[in-house]
Amino acid sequence: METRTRIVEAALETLKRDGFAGTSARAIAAVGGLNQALIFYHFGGVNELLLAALDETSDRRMARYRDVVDGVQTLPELMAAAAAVYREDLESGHIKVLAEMIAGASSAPELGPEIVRRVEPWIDFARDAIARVTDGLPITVPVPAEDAAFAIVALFLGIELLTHLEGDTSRAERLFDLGSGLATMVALLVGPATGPAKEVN
Amino acid sequence: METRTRIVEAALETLKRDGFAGTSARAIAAVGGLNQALIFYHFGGVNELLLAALDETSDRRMARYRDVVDGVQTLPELMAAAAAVYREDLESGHIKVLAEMIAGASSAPELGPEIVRRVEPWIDFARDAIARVTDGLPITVPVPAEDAAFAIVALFLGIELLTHLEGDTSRAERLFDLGSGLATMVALLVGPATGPAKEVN
DNA sequence: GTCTATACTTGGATAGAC
DNA sequence: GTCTATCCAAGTATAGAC
Repeated sequence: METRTRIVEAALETLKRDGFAGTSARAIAAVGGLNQALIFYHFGGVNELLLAALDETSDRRMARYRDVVDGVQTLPELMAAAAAVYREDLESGHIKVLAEMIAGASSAPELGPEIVRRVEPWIDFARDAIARVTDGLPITVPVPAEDAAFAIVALFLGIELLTHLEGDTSRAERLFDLGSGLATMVALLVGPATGPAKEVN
Repeated sequence: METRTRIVEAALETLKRDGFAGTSARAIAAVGGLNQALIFYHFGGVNELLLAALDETSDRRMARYRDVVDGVQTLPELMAAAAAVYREDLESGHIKVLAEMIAGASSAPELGPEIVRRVEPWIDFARDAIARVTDGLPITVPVPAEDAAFAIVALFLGIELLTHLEGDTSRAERLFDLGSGLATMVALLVGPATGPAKEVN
């Protein structure tokens, strides 16, 4: 395994375990069994490494989200897909890393714009997915996809913060079950023809 | 102004501006124009001070939320009230402080349980407010107040993270306008008699 | 209760040997 | 490209004068 990769993996691991405030060059090196000087040789500094790590997890998860979500055409399917991938995220720690980086940006303002650039694709992705399934509905949804997408990303970040704080995923799980149930309900009410309610009709 | 109070205010100010990672004893002292040693004399350590600061902002905001929300009986009123107080929060920075403390807890595990104890009252408060207005509706809402409350608190935290990151409150504003509109719609649809739709009926 | 001084630790960063 | 050694800045914490 290449050194650059090992450093990035160690950085991700440290961000997940110790948060932004606990992710020092020395801590990362210890986690990865690496020499601390390598971080500066390969990345120039800790913040640059953290951005590279964010890129890595973001790309990885985005590919996975596309796999799961791109085929989806109905609201209940989208909810089910979102719940499934988010469960993976809680384990993979991707959103934890994102949340820590966003919170940490306050102490290193130069990170702000860089992180913004890495968050926007996620809001765009959510917007497109939402637009796709709501376009399929026989009614006009009174929530612009753009706003719904912002809310969903915010909600995911907040759930991650609370779930990790409480060390308990049960509330998040219940929320996703609830969402799936609601989406199915909505689909049944407004447009059985395009939803999974096809069997019912 | 008493020293303890000045230290707490400086700690809040620093948390808002520089985040958890940037909130050192020295930084707090500089912000408050205080001697750094006073923090240890009065609070024993930085983390203890931060918890005291969280108590302070939490108590202050909780009193305000109670003022605004306790009289509310309908869903649209609750949405309007929530939007109004949350706008204050974005300015007062209360939720910013909370989000930073939660994110920072990963680097100081002993903070975790203490912060949990300070977050729970907010979920309970939201649950009670939601339960009150949904009990007034003529239909049974398919979302347990407990789950809705968890989602709302998570959403607030996430919106704060994104809003502060982007340095732009417009998306949050639009979301609250949207929420108010939706709540009014729901009230009109399911139960004009108990909502502000009284005039319409 | 407050300030100065200081001890000690941790973190970012680099020079230079290998 | 990697490791050792090291410098310097920043952080926590305390002792002791005032």
